[in-house]
Amino acid sequence: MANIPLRQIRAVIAVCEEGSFTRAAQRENATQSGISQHVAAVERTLKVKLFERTTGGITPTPAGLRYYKRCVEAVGTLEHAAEEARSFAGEVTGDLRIGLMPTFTRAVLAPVLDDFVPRCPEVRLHIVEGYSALLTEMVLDDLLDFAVVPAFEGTIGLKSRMLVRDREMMISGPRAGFTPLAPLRLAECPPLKIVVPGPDNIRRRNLETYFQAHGVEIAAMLEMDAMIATLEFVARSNWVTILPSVISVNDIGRGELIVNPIADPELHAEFVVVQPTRRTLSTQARLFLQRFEAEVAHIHQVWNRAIAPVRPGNLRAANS
Amino acid sequence: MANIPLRQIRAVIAVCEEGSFTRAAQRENATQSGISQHVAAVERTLKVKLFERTTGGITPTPAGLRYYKRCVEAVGTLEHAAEEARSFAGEVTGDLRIGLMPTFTRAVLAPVLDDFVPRCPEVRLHIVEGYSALLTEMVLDDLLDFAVVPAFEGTIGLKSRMLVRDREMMISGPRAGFTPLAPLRLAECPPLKIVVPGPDNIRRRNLETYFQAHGVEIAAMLEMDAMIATLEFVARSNWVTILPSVISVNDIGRGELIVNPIADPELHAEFVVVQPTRRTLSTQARLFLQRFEAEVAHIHQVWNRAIAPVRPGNLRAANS
DNA sequence: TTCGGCCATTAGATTTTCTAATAGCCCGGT
DNA sequence: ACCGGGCTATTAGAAAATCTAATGGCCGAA
Repeated sequence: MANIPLRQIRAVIAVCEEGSFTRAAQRENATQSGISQHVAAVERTLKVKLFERTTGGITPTPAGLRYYKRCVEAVGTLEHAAEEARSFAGEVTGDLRIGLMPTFTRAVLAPVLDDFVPRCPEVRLHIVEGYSALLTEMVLDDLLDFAVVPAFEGTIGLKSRMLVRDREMMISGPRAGFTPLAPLRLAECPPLKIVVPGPDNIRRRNLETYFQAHGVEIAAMLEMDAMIATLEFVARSNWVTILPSVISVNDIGRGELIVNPIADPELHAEFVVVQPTRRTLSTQARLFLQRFEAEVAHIHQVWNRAIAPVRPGNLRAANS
Repeated sequence: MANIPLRQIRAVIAVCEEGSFTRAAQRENATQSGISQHVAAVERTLKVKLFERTTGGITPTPAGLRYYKRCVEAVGTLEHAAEEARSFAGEVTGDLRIGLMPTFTRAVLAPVLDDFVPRCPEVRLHIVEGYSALLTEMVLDDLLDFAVVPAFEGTIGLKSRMLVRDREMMISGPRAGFTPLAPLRLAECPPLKIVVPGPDNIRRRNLETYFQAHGVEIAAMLEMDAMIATLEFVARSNWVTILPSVISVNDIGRGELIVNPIADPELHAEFVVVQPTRRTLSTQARLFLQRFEAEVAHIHQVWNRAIAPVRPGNLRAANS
């Protein structure tokens, strides 16, 4: 039975994920020749070729890919073992580096922290606000333990799981003329002047798909990846924007911004937790996400109470 | 994130399973002080106490037990990773050390080998025939990859899974006077002179429980843990014995031994695969067991065809 | 009180791991 | 055709880690 040191296994994982011995060496704070020797040792022990060497780097063989996946699983189990041992020993300590989009920092984060911080006083929180592309890159570079970003098709080196499915709302100011809280059928609205996220934002693609598929007329479009500025601008103009419900729960019933659920059909945004493949979520991360999901569920309940039920035939453009 | 070498993890597993640094050292071909240092290093890295030290050895803490279980899981995954990599690379090689009771070597093993050996020519088979206590001990001592033994309540250091559930048959010679293949209600038989296994055999306990619970009269009892001798003796006397159906499939329709299914109620024996906790079954082991289960199922089909169906009211002691 | 059996610690030998240096190969650009 | 860049493979030697031998301390049994 092969007895391969974890150091060698980590080298194999790094090579698989980086696609090159040289880049794996950089990531592992080792030298290219050290990594080469580790991988060669594993291949010698297993008597299996894990990588095809090419001039541009390496390509994992089918056996190599299978080995990589099992190794990642095992390393994850060991990290989980360490976290559990600490948790079982009665303490949750360490760093927690979280990436959140403005979607969540505006109305979800504060109540979550109100609860989390007293429960885990030994945890050192580091929260980065940013957009999904930046946050995803930081997770890949191991600068964040995890981030919550719009669901996407995944990438090697990252794993993700569904966290939030949220209803999209239209946000506007008084000058746009909409009735607060009334569900809106966008296709029946007059041509919209709308602020949307930049082209790198996955939600942008989803919004454009929805507009196209449901005959939503757009009079003008403005790209803005600045949440505060977007809301300020919308409040004082006849432009509108579309944002997830969790961001705008605090605007219900307050005059400056008008919030309308999008209906017939509804539009949803899905968000996932992404983390490096080679990591397992720490105890503190799992506790935080547990509380996060609970807060989102609470916000959904608030919205469900606030929105008037819509019956068939009763729906109309709210400002006709 | 803790980066604990596998060598240290193996030390923790060994200590947990042996209950002592000294015995763990013997098992790992190391010194007691080496093991002590490995465990201390893990505890230092995790900042968690895994073992309480006593003068009689060690006791795992709750955290230690959790850590142990996760580590065993991870090591199993790594072993599985190695096996899968080899399998994926197109070869199944290595040793396969199997423990089987006479229950299985007599009629199950040969057809299984007929199929397995040509399929896995690079596998070096080592088959040990023995009784369950010996085989279980050999598995614990890592002298066998696995054994198939009667189901029992388990022991630390071993894991097991159900493999075979088999109907028990009464075996006798012509002088006992039973009608071949007729289902028997033992309570209605004249007092039996019966050969049973020794007291360490789990099947012995099950048989005695059955006799007691169903009013089976025993005229005389003889202990014998020698399969060939038991069958020879039964064939030439009016004594009977009780054996699983898989052992006696080749006696159907052959004059020397008479086989009767036990009925109303039926009596079954259950057998499990046992293996060391710290091991995962190799690819060749899983292939072998796959074929083994298929052969047992085939034997059950042969028996189902051979036994006349019994309707209510039709059952009687076969030699009345 | 003595002895045996256990774990903890230290010192030094041995082994493993790592880096530096270099070679070889392939590919793209000039 | 030549050269430079980028990659992996290999070797040699330095550095670090691991291991054992020896010894001490503790506890319980005789």
